[in-house]
Amino acid sequence: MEETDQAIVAALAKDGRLSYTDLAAQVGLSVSAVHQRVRRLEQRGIIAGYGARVNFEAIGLPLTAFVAIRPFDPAQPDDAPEKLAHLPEIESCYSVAGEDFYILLVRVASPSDLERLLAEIRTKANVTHRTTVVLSTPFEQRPPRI
Amino acid sequence: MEETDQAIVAALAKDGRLSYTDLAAQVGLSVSAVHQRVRRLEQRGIIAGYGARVNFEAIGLPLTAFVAIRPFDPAQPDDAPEKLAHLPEIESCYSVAGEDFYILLVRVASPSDLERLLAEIRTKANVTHRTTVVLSTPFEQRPPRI
DNA sequence: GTTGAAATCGTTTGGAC
DNA sequence: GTCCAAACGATTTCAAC
Repeated sequence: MEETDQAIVAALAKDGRLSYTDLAAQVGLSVSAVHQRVRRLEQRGIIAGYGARVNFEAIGLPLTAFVAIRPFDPAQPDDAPEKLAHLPEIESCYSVAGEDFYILLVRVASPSDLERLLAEIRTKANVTHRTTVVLSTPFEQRPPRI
Repeated sequence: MEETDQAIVAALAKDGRLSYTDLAAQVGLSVSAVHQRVRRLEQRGIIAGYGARVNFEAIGLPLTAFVAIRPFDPAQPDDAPEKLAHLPEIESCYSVAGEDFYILLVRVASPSDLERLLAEIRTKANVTHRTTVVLSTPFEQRPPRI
């Protein structure tokens, strides 16, 4: 990727609501030039979208956990992501190397909600799990240094 | 939090570049009313900011890993987050319950960059680590169901 | 691929309910 | 707290380089 595009992506990763006017000033281009470049970055999927960074405690989801899962029966097909995608509590799903097959990042309102969610994950995806509760988040989702 | 505010946060988590005009239509309010509410949500820290969702492979950071760390000497002060915050490869830092003290989510360009980063984490924070490489990401950073 | 200008549209403010 | 309306600023398009 080109240097100018890198600067654009970095700036929008840090502040997704930057106006094209401000963005143009930051990268030293005209407004229409940055606008065109951003559109291309979006079309090529380099910028996949935009989102508000929300305070999960404030919106009633104060409990975050990592859930490492592996198939109960390793002989069966490994389609956990499709089977779990409909659960909105699962924010992210990573396929990983190692003993576990997937690591899930989940957000729930309470320990009992976590308990219910884990039961659903177990039965829906036919897996065993090892869950690590997050106590606090010193920092999260920092923009990448490109 | 109120129902209308929940709808606003949910909409902006899904699409952080929604115009106030579209947002007002979605939640059934006037433009100035949603505008005022969004400003208050930002001031109260419920909306902490906005960011572009970037394709890390496309921007030259195709390797993601979880790094679980624990102090080499449990008697020493536990200030890993401050000591690691300056490393831009570390996207997120979670304090967790269990054997490990922190779980880090890191993004690097290559295995050798990961090797260098792990060495830095070890020496800077005086910790041992257990690293889990991400093979693929079925889904990530989905907006929360509020 | 970049520019500048023009038309359109959204944002933002202030006052009234 | 919500709404309307007016002034302002940004977005988007287009022709030209």
